[in-house]
Amino acid sequence: MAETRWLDDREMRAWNGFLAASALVNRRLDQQLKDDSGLSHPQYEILVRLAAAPDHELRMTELANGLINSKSGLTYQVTQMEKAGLVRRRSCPSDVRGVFAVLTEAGLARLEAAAPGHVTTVREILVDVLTPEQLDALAAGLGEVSRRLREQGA
Amino acid sequence: MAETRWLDDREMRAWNGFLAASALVNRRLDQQLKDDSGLSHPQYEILVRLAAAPDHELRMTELANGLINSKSGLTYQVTQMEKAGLVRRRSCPSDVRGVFAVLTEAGLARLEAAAPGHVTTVREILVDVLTPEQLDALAAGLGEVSRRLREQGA
DNA sequence: GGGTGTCGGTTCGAATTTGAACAACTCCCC
DNA sequence: GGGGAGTTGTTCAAATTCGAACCGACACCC
Repeated sequence: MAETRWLDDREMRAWNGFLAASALVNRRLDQQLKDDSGLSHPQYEILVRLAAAPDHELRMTELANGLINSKSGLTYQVTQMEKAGLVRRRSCPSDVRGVFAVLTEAGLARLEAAAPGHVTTVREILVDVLTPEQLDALAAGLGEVSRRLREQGA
Repeated sequence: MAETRWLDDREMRAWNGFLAASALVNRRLDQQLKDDSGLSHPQYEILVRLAAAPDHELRMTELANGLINSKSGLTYQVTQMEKAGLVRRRSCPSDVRGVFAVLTEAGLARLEAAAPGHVTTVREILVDVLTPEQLDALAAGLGEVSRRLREQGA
């Protein structure tokens, strides 16, 4: 096949920065959430997406597609959160197979309690560290990256 | 306490883009590596770092600090890779407690076989998707983010 | 020398994640 | 109606992850 096009210096720095930041940010976030609110990062994401959804409910599949988990991983997390009373399952009337995950009062309360600390951390470790130009470059560049991966992966 | 400074639109887009890209890129990478070379992403990272080190060996602690794993996670991975013959342990002469992980011939060969496919994927999903300006913004911005997390975490 | 504190790595158990296999169901086209 | 074919969500076993506890050295200080 064609010669491999190795990464030059600039590309290498960007790639390494991305990889390192990705790992470190995720770790830090997980820790802050767990310490302050007893939620894992995946669980927090689920709460956010449910809270943003109409009627505070989403189909399992939609929730899984968001990202993060495989289907089975989602099943597991929702089960955990159901035990904790943050979420409730409701079967879909029009399709017997379908299952909605519904945010409970307690779930919403838990999210609202966790959000301020979470946002503060996000600013601290990433948003407030970047210049406005860098923020825009991230939004545009990584947005495009995600878009491609999403449709390609489908 | 002070009011929470929520994220505005621009900040939100950057943050979401980062989170999504982080998750999707990692997933994709892991999959490509596993399919093409039977290596997990953590294992690949370990090989890369050992190959770059003088004498192809590093102390366990240094390897763990790089990033990625907790100490125990590293122990696990090195054990796996040792079974697979990619790496070998050598105890440190000057400090009985210390352990070096040493890259083997087979390990190096495995890395060299995996590298081209890996780099190609990295280009495909990230590097070649970004403009040169975005690459520089990523390198600078996320580099700074990582640096802070590293020293702060220490 | 004899504490005392810290370091480097491993071990342990518990939690989480994944992919593959599965069962139940919907859809579509004949 | 009657098959496939594709979906949906769960279950299962296996792999991986983490943190806390641990053990054996080092280091230092008196």
